[in-house]
Amino acid sequence: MSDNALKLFNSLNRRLETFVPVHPGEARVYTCGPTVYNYQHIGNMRAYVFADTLGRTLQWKGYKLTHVVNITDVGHLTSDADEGEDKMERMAAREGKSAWDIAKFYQEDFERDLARLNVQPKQHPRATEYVEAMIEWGQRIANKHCYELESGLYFDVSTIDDYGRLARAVTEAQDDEREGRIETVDGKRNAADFAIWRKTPAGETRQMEWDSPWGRGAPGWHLECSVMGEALLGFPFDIHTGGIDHREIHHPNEIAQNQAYCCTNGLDDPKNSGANIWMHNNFLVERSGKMSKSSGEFLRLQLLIDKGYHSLAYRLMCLQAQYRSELEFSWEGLGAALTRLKRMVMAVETLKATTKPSETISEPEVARFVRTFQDWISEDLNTAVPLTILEQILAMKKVYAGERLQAVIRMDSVLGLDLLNLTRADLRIRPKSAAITEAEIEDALARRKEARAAKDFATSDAIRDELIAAGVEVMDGDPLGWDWKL
RNA sequence: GGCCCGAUGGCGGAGUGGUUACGUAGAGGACUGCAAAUCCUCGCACGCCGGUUCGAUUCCGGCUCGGGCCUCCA
Repeated sequence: MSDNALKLFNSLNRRLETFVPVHPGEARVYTCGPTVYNYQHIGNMRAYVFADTLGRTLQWKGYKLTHVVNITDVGHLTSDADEGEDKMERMAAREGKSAWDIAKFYQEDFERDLARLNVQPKQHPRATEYVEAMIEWGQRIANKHCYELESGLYFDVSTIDDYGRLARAVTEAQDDEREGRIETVDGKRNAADFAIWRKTPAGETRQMEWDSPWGRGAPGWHLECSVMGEALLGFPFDIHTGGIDHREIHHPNEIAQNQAYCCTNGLDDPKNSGANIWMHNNFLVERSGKMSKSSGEFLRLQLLIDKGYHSLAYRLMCLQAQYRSELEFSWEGLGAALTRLKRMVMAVETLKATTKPSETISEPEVARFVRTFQDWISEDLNTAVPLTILEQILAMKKVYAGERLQAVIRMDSVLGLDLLNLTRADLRIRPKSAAITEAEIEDALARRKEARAAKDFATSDAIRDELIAAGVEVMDGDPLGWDWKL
């Protein structure tokens, strides 16, 4: 294990904390996963790139990692906190499929995107597999912390002393004058109270519903993370991550449930939040406004690929910024990341062609780079500076090749850019809009080669102009020969 | 109304009490028939006004502007 400590920003106290594992030598991480009622947009994916980088860093530090990313295949509502249609059911109705099919389809799409971003495999428990456990959980906390209404079982947030600590929210218990904008459900004791169980309205039937002590219905969506986190990682586990929007509602509610659960069982300190460190990544933003699935068209990874951008260019784009900063998305920015990635990959290919990685790193100059890399990563996962260190390693010419390659291997194990396997050719992605085929390009290039050999530059330049017009860039001095012009 | 962020070169984005990363774009050079790709080199910025300080982009206060959350959302 490395000698320099890993410092992480804990949203609970808004401070940098030194990571100390609950179980020596182990790291257990829970990441709030997607609701699989639709495609994920690239902003969603930033959260998983971040979580993956965290996981990789923990492994680099020598911890045995257990990482859970849940799949929410039931439970979210479309509108306000306690009423309205279920997202799954609505999408099922719209697409004429069953809710179960919808969930399966979008989970698979999500996992495909994770793989494209070189996110390491993780455990993906589905909420529907834990409904029984959720009911048990509800039963344990019901007496002391919940009350039943016509619409379901609700959690009374006033039964928790420091509800909303994570969000730094002012609850109505502290401020009755608050201008609450949460839709009121008749009978709710506090505006912030949330559903543990949602009863199916009388006379209706849902595709996804279960029997419970509070009637037939479905679990509230905050419950699943508490239950799966406890079931798979045990309380307390080390780190809980999610998007920054979860810091205000979902995670405070999850924490309240955890505290209620631990308290009821007398197992642990009532202040127990379930996880020691809560981390939140900031949003990917776009000039035209926040990314939103409700806006109809939204940016997804497949669209980037269709336009000719390799998915790992997006990962690199994420890595160029600190996870707690908002990141501005633009096609220009994505293009910049792609160009950068191409140059890095070419440099690694050259290195691989000339040497094999050394077993150890002993050259002081190389070792210093690796150490500096680790120092920056250890400071709350700063990946922007480490990228530049990696590039400095690549730019060192003709010395310590084997050790530099070893350094690249180690650094990329954290960055996850797949630099050792990726080739420059892999990064040449055919845009969907391209009107010319690869065979036609090769043919044109062959004709051009002939013309050049005959010193018929008028013809060769004319062919090149045609290719440029077709969106193809000719690169004579490059082993690849040509690339798509984006 | 409440809570909370941010403001760095054309764009993106680190970081720092004193010499201001880096990427990309741009400029120059090498290479090329010419380009492109690649490599090398170089310019270009710290919102405004005060304060603290020998010295502030960095710390403090105010202002302006922008953004987020409080409602499903990574």
